[in-house]
Amino acid sequence: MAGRKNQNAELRKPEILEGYYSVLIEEGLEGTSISKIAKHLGIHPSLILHYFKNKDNLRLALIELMISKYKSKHLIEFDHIEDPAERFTLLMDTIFSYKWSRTVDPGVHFGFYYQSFRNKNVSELFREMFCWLRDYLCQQFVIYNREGIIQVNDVKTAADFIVTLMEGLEFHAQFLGQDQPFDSFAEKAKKSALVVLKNHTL
Amino acid sequence: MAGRKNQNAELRKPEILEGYYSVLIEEGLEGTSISKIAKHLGIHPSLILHYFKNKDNLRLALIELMISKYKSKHLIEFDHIEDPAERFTLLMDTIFSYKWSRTVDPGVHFGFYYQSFRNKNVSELFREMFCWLRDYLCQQFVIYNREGIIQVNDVKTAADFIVTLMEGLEFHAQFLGQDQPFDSFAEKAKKSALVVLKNHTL
DNA sequence: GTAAGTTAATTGAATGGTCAGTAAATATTA
DNA sequence: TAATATTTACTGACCATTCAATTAACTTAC
Repeated sequence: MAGRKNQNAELRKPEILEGYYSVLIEEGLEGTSISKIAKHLGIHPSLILHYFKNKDNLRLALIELMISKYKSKHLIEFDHIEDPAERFTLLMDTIFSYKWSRTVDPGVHFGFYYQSFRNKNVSELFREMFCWLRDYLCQQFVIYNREGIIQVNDVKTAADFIVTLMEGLEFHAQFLGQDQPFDSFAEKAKKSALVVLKNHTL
Repeated sequence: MAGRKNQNAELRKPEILEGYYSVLIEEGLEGTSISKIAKHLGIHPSLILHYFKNKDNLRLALIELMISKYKSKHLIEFDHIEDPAERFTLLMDTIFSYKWSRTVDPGVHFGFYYQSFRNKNVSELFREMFCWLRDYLCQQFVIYNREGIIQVNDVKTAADFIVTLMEGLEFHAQFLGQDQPFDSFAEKAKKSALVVLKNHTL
């Protein structure tokens, strides 16, 4: 080993999570081990366990990091847009955009999705994330409803519908989106969503 | 070992796949090994490799079996319904039903979804399955359009939209459907889909 | 119709590899 | 000196896969 760094926890932990994320993208869930992450980072495997105690903690830490990125990356922009109509348009444009769908590497995203079926902690984190997004939309939809920008009877169901469609888009991109770019179909899905939101359908 | 069965490939292979499926449900993708499947079936691990050569073949065989179940289980019913309007209603009811969503154990379903990101063969099988469903819907939508049951401009996009929404429902059930039964939200999603299909939206 | 020959089903035992995790030793910093 | 960072060396478990041996069932010939 060239040089020993002797950093502290504050610096090492995120560095390890970054490495974990990279290896995850390259090797997938099953191909990722503590040894491989260590090799990727040029450190000893035991050091990872020193900081995260076990693999499950490591995984949860990464998921928490991903979710915080997911939360912060896009939505902050919306708060300082005064005009509700303008904010609504941007919100919908964002949610149905390619950039939004790639906030986290889709392979990694799906991998953790899958693990949520067997790992209660993972499942809870994802549930919180989706509820957070749903509730944000809810709260916004109340405003848009009041302003006459949309017409929905049940804001919670409407928000659920948008999230559902948004997640379905990931599937579409993976399996049915071969012959057209993501944005092309996403735009049509968005238009359909708008029809539903403006029709007292939900 | 109690009794040796001495069956032949015709009987053994599906038996092994059934065992594989069971272990997969109980233990998940990462917890499933050839040894465990063998133990579950009361046979020797080598026998599994004798029939399927390696683990990847085993996996592909199971996926193919699942897909054929998926294809055959529901859609056959539709063909002998003469009245298009009646067939359309039943088709939509089926696609947005709990029963349909549970054709395959959702944990296993998601697991293979995930693997499609890294395994070209898996990805191709899933793509074929979704395209098959999409194309079936396409072909039906042409008829319904002609009969005035729906009003869509682009049947392919409309079919894509329905599949997208259908897949999104799986997510919803997993993460946002805690406080209501599947059918409750699925019904609302279906109503929204109907609005889109009857509005020249797509 | 029974013995020999052939094939397929099944097991046994072993291989090399990787895995997560532990406990203790060494190095660095403050 | 005390605390933290990092490495070393090791464990036991499990993994997919291989190869050779064994057993049962079927085929053919006499």
